[in-house]
Amino acid sequence: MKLSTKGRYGVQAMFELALYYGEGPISLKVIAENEGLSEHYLEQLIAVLRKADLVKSIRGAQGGYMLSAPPDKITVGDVIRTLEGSLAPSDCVVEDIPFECSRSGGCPTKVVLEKIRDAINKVIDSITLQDMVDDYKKMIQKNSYMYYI
Amino acid sequence: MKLSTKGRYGVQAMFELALYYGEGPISLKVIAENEGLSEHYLEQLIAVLRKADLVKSIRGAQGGYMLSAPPDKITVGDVIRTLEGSLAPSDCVVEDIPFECSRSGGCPTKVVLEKIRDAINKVIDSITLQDMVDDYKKMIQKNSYMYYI
DNA sequence: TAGAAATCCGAGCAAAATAGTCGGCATTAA
DNA sequence: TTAATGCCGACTATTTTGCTCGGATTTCTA
Repeated sequence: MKLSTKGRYGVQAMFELALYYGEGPISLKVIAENEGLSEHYLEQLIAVLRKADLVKSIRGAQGGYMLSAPPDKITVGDVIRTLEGSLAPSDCVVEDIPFECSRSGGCPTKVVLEKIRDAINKVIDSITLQDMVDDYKKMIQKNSYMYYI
Repeated sequence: MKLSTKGRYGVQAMFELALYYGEGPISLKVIAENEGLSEHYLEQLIAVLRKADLVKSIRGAQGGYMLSAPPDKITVGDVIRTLEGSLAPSDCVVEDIPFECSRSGGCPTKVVLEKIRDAINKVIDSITLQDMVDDYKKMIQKNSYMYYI
């Protein structure tokens, strides 16, 4: 039940964009360096986010990426689902288009899986990028006496 | 973020054992048939559950498996974690022994991952096999007018 | 106008995980 | 004694993951 790196790196990258929201485009190079990720790999992920209209790009020198909406309008769920698809723990409980197993109607395991799915969705849909930025800034202040990477 | 079949089949098998708890050993063949699973594959999974002392086995003809504790003492979390390991969505937030990434202290993504982890754990640790059995029996009654597989 | 800095695009690929299958031995009830 | 059943280890095909690589295109800036 691990999130793949797609989802995790995607959230990390979107957090960076949220941090610099309103300050013009940020290049992939900067994002990758700040978060310690492969630039080439991030490229693939951000292409998906761009097609889903979560980020905008500006080509050419001094170009880069920016959020296409304010950080408080984009949730972690938007990002993760765009990159990983539904977070349903099984195909039989994917929202709207569940793959029907033979005993779909009366399967007690399905009930369990639905509860897991709903719990995950509730969490990721309730956290916005702005929440992450706020948390981060609060933490930096709190720990300003120590050396932070 | 899918549960592998290990976890799902494991829960299905344990549900079967819960359904027949107190009625002597149930053979893998029966479990596999009832749930529509491969008997050989289930064998591997139940071996893990046996080593974790969640089920007991009786060898030889008329042998089989049974829960080693009453269904209300075994949670879905016990079963899934035994078969899949921690349900933390990333290695950096595995309970007790997280794999430390470079920015572990101040990583805002980690906070998100911890919340997902906790939400999942809360759900699976709150559902016992007895709960599944109760749900199932209630549902059968409710739908007794229709033909159920 | 040249060149550097970016994004964009598609192909390829090694390693790991997944989801099993298969064959045979050991045990025990009938 | 035989059939039913659990126990065990090896093997494997397929899919997913997590990238890398090369090059084309766009655009800012000097």
